[in-house]
Amino acid sequence: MTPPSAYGAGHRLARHFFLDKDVVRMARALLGIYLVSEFEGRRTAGRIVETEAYRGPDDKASHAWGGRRTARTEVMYRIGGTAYVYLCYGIHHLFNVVTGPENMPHAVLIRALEPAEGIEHMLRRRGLPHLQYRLTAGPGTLSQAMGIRTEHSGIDLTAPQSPIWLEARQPPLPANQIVSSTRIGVGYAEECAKWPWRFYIKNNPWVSKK
DNA sequence: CGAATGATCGGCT
DNA sequence: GCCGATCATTCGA
Repeated sequence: MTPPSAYGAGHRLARHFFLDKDVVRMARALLGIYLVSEFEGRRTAGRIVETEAYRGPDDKASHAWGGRRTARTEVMYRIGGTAYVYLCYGIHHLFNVVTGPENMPHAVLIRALEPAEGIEHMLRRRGLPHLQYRLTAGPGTLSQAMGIRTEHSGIDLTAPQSPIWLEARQPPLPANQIVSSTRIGVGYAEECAKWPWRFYIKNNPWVSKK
């Protein structure tokens, strides 16, 4: 896994981090990781505190359920470390990290961040006057705060020039700091709706819902 | 080509 | 707690 030398700000997570075939384990591993963006010199960063796993072909809640391949979902079949961003309810740009080897359409939805850098840029993008949980607690709000849009779908998060990337600034979280629950907003997915594939950091106030 | 549908959010009752 | 916003995507005719 990630060697100790990879910890610290300024070190982009490399390809091998994203290749675990178990997307549920990846959703846990992404907790505590920092999501960073830089557009036109404006850097923003936040610590991932909430995620959800979407497991390709056998998960009815996944856009790749049944092995569906469409123009939109094609990037889900790329190698782990690719960004998958799609528009939800015509308004919200939801950011996912594609995980696993090529042709395995697994993705982890990033649902909430604890703001860390560039909070003034985040506030401006969100149209908020001061720091509050509404800034980045929720998948649509965090994408807006970070400047992430559907046009970024398909970018390689591990590329040296990518405007969006991930950093491990601290060791992995101990298991007793992670809480799991059912995923949000997937009631239509029948039996898959019961799978406890939402994960969040225990007692963290930036988590989107109770 | 038309119609239905969201992996949500924020304002209002 | 309820509900409307708003549009790319998908599927069926």
